Amino acid sequence: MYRDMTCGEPRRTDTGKIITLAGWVHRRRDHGGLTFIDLRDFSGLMQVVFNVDSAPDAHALAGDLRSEWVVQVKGTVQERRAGAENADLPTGAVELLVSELTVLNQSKTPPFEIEDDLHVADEVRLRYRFIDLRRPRMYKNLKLRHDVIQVSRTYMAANGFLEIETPILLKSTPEGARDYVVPSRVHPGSFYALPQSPQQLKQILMVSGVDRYFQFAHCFRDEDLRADRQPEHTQIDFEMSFVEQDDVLQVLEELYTTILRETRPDLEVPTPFPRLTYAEAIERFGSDKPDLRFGMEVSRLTDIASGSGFGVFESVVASGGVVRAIVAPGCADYTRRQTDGLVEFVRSSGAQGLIPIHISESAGKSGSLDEVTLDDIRSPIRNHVSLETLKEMARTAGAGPGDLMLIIAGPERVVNVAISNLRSEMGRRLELADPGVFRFVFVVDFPLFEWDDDRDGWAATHHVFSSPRPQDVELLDSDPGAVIGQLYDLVCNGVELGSGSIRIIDRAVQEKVFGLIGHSPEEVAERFGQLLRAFEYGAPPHGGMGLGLDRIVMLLAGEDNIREVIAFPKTQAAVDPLFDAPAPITQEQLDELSIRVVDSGG
RNA sequence: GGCCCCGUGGUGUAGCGGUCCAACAUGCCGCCCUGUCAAGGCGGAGAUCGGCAGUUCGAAUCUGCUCGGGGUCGCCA
Repeated sequence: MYRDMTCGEPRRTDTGKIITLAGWVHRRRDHGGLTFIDLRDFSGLMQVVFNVDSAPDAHALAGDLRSEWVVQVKGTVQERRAGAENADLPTGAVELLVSELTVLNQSKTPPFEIEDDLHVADEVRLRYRFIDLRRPRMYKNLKLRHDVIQVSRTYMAANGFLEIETPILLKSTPEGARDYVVPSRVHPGSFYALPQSPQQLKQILMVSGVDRYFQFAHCFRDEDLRADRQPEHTQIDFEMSFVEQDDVLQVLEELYTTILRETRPDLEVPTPFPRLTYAEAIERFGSDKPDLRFGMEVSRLTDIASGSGFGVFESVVASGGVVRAIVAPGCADYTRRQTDGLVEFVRSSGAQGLIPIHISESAGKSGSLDEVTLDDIRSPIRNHVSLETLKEMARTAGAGPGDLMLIIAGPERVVNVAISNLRSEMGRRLELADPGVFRFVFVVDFPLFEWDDDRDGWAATHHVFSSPRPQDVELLDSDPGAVIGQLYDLVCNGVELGSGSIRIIDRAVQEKVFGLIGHSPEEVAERFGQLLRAFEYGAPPHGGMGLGLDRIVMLLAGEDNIREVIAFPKTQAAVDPLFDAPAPITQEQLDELSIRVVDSGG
């Protein structure tokens, strides 16, 4: 062993011990005859002292040390002089008086410093990820991720779930996301596809009688990246036999409360997790993943707007659009500059624009709208809409004197995206969401199908094996859009953590679903043949869930980007700057795979 | 594919038509220093301003294209 202790371990009780430590030179403070080194490893910092009087050789050598050199030091743990303790360090009561110094490895000057409060471009951090990860904050995130995995595994195993690995090299199921594909050498012209999730595999395992399966599954999707999306991510994936929706939700609630209790006991987690139907979530928050830590619910002004006299509103309503609003409490004094910023914000969310209505605080000392006059209102639509209509809008939205109404008009989907993003943004700006609370919510009763304009047909909201509610099976024939599925999402603080469903095991229902989505029997056989074949041999009722591990760790770590909790993530262009992946392969490799690369002409 | 923001010594920023062969902080190098812990003092090196093409008497600064990074809409069953 190169060491007797880690750098973060020595305490006052170790005083007098002769020990050897090893680590990285974090910082050097050279006072001439006396030199201090902060020695760092994963566990913390230890101050080591080189004194020219007590160890002249070591002291001389210490003068050569530079940041990030790897060294081994032997010496005596001693209490620091009175007044020289460092209360900021766990090891701050002691220091190591060095007798011997060994340089284990030298280091180039690092491209950036090892400190938590860092502002370095992501690309530089990723190119030098090995240095980036030396930052205590990054180590802490890696450790937290480890802890979440351990806690989850322990919980799942204790509850009868069997951890089973499934193939990474599998088959393309050309639906949903784009596949990452891998060419087969043995079968020229054929390709494996990396799984977007182990969906069919875990269902087959249920048919196999496994009863309960789980896995930390790597999932691959060749789609554009976001702050919360990487081309490969990890899911806590599970499936259970002989269960109904409530059984699955109960496991979820227990799993997440356990994770929270074990990893962040300081956080408040209201239980039981409330349930919100999809319809209610959209109506109240414009989103199926609302942050329930604050109110600011979205109201609907469509009816009032239709006869308001304001052309934009009227034409939007006439063309089937909606008008929705939120109220920013106490923001009536927002400047033009501030509201322009909000307009810009909603445009970046896809909306055409944003109509603010300021209701002066000085209006109506009673705090009601009754005494509000036109003079109290500031808005671009002030001169187009009657005072009564403006008041009616305010009343419906729940705005009063001192408040700022923010109104968005347009097609329902566009408005919902923009208004819910705006709600989140205002929540952030006004600091309405308590960061110490994790407010989980189950969003349930999703429609089974949604209309796909591109394909001009129905598409599965979740996936094709998700079951309708028993009472909605008849609607498959008469009104597919009204069919509610046994679909559920777990949402926390505005982040979608995962979704799942009870699966279809009834052959007739399954065929209707395929028919509605427009899959031909040939397509069905090609994509889902293996699962359907399995289902012919006795499939138990079952259901499950896929949960984003990266996202929950991100939330627990207090980060706002999953790259911070993934050891080696990719940039927005799906590049790994450390390995420079992806990269061309050699002609020999291409030949072996029977692949010819066509110059794209770029 | 669309939109927005960013790109200046190693790192992070300032400069936004001439006063900039570019400023500040930090890091780096050298010397001094026995109680520091973001050590301190003194001295020094280091960027032709992402790339290309334009506009202009003159471009880090304006325009176009392009490359890279970030955010987002679409997309992500």
